[in-house]
Amino acid sequence: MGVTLKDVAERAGVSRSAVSRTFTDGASVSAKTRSKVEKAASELGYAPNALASSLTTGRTKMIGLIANNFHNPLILEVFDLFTRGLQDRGLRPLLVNLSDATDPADSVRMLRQYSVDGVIVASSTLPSSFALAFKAAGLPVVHAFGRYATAPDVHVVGIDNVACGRMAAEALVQRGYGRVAFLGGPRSATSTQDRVAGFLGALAGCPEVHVSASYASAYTFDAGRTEMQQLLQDTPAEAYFCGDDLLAVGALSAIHEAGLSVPGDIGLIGLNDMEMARWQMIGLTTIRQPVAQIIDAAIALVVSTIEDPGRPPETRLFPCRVVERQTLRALP
Amino acid sequence: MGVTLKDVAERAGVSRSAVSRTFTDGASVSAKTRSKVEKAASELGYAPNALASSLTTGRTKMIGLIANNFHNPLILEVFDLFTRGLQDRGLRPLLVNLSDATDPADSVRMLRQYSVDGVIVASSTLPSSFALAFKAAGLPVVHAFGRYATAPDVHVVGIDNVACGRMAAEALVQRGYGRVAFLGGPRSATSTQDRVAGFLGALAGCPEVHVSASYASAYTFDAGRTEMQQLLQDTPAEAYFCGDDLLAVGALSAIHEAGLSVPGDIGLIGLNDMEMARWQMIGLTTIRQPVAQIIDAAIALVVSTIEDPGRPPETRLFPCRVVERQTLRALP
DNA sequence: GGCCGGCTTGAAACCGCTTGCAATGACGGG
DNA sequence: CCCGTCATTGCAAGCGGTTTCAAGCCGGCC
Repeated sequence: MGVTLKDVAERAGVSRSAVSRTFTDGASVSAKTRSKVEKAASELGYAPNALASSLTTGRTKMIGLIANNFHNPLILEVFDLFTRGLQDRGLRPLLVNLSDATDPADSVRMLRQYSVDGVIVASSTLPSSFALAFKAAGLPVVHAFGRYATAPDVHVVGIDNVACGRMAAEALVQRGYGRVAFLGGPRSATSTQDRVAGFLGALAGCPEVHVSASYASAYTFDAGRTEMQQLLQDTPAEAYFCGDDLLAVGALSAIHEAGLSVPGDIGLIGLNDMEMARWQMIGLTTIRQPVAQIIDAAIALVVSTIEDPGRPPETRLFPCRVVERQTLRALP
Repeated sequence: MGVTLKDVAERAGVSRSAVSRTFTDGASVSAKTRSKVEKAASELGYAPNALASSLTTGRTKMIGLIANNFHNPLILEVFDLFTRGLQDRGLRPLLVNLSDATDPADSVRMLRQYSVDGVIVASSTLPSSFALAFKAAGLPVVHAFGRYATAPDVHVVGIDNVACGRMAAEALVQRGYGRVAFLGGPRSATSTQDRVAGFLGALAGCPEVHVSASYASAYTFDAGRTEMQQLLQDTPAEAYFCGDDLLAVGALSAIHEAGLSVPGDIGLIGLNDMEMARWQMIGLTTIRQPVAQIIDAAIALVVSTIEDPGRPPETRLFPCRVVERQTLRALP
């Protein structure tokens, strides 16, 4: 069940080198040998062993794809785009799930053992130290959805979370909300930190707006719901900027359950524009991340870093925009 | 940037074989050499090249994971469980996205080139010919969420879709619905065919119940919504069994938009119990697939088939159950 | 006709690791 | 004290490819 180079060579009556050459482009083979080899190969159903060739070429064409929250619907889009994008370039994704807090060092070792050509970390909650560990191991790495840095240590592709916070603040102010709040994910996530910073920063110039902040324990529906239930015990704000659509939907649920209406009693704006946000019974006003662009850039960046390992770390940020639906009151 | 067996051997002052043996368990090495080798290895930061060893052992410990609908939230659960399950057994998933109808032969070739040890096809919409192609290529393969067969050609793990159709029918009859209908996914999917067969079959014995069927163009929110909008033009049934939760949510949306209520005017029961089904603003009554069990069994099956390639094809089905929420009227 | 240069080709070394085999050495029993 | 046994070890031959190198071949030119 394994037809090899040698088999093809024998059947075609040529040397193994000849066969190898007809399958590596840019190598010098005469049309005649090539056709002999191709005939033999197709008769035998030969396909070169990619792993064996990786031994000498040093390229496996495999890219490690690392994610840690498999429960956020956004990751669906991410996986779809990543796998397709990689496949289009003849690369294969080796998937790593960091859900259960495994030791980062383990995954680094594992990916080195499998000699992936590069690594893409797709997470807005992992610290940058994580991507750095790959870089330290000599692997080209891109942190997608990572934190912006003026002097980055590794490639970062994503959005400007501070600007998103500002954008949310503006959206709320423009609609005349006077008491607003941030409802974020875990404080430890850089995305949370940046979003709240942008949000508060933008509102620092509006003394007439009252602002507060609280944090859910995770980027999940339940956490968002629980947190909003808490908030409803007290005097809630007029509108909330939720650090993630899942949180927003959880909050929405809590508000409905409390017999209040959105946006009548409370306004809500999320972040991500996950697929479900447009479902009519949700109709979440949110800030859209340009996922496709981010992923495309991440792949492009990892590929060019594989080709030129010396390439200095780079940050690529893509603009977000507010998607207006039905959880904020209309603009005046 | 690649420390090899040889480097470790030299530093430890032993032969390459000795080093190799200390890293393969079950090999005979004295405690003394072992410790020398381990010391040298850790000093050098050595990790054996899994791909190189696969050349001689014939095992890569990589499993191909094939999916074709990256937009159904259920796949999130599937990916999470699969990656974790594989990681727990020291295996790695090589992900293949079949979204864009690529030639099956291509993926077979690709997975053979990468010498995966086995393949898991996770899809309820792919024809079984697909899994068969892998088998024909000599690869151990399990079709998860595939169609039940008494004399299967490949391993199948999943649910009894016919029984699910029956279960849905019973749920509707028990609640006294007199005009019911099936709202399925694409006719070409075996899962659709089986579900409708079970549904209609169960109702064949109830002449007092009026039953009909229609099919959405895909397993998506939009398709479900569009199909329900069509149905609402005419006289809709009292309750629908939707072949997938996504369809059900789309239908739910269409019904709301038409100013009707669920379950007041129309009842809805879905299938899958995707994560969003329990969101309060959806509250979908549905039939739950035991995804975790299915995936666990799929992994177990592929692993044992790798160990014993002669193992005859097997079918493992797991029972589903109705999850009662708020889209069907209460039991009398 | 002879010579030069370029395109093809095969032999052989190597990529990093495993493993069969034979040699070595330690150890216990007779 | 000698010998057989057995665990340990190193050598060397692969695993399935790629690639360097030198040799072979061809046509074209003088």
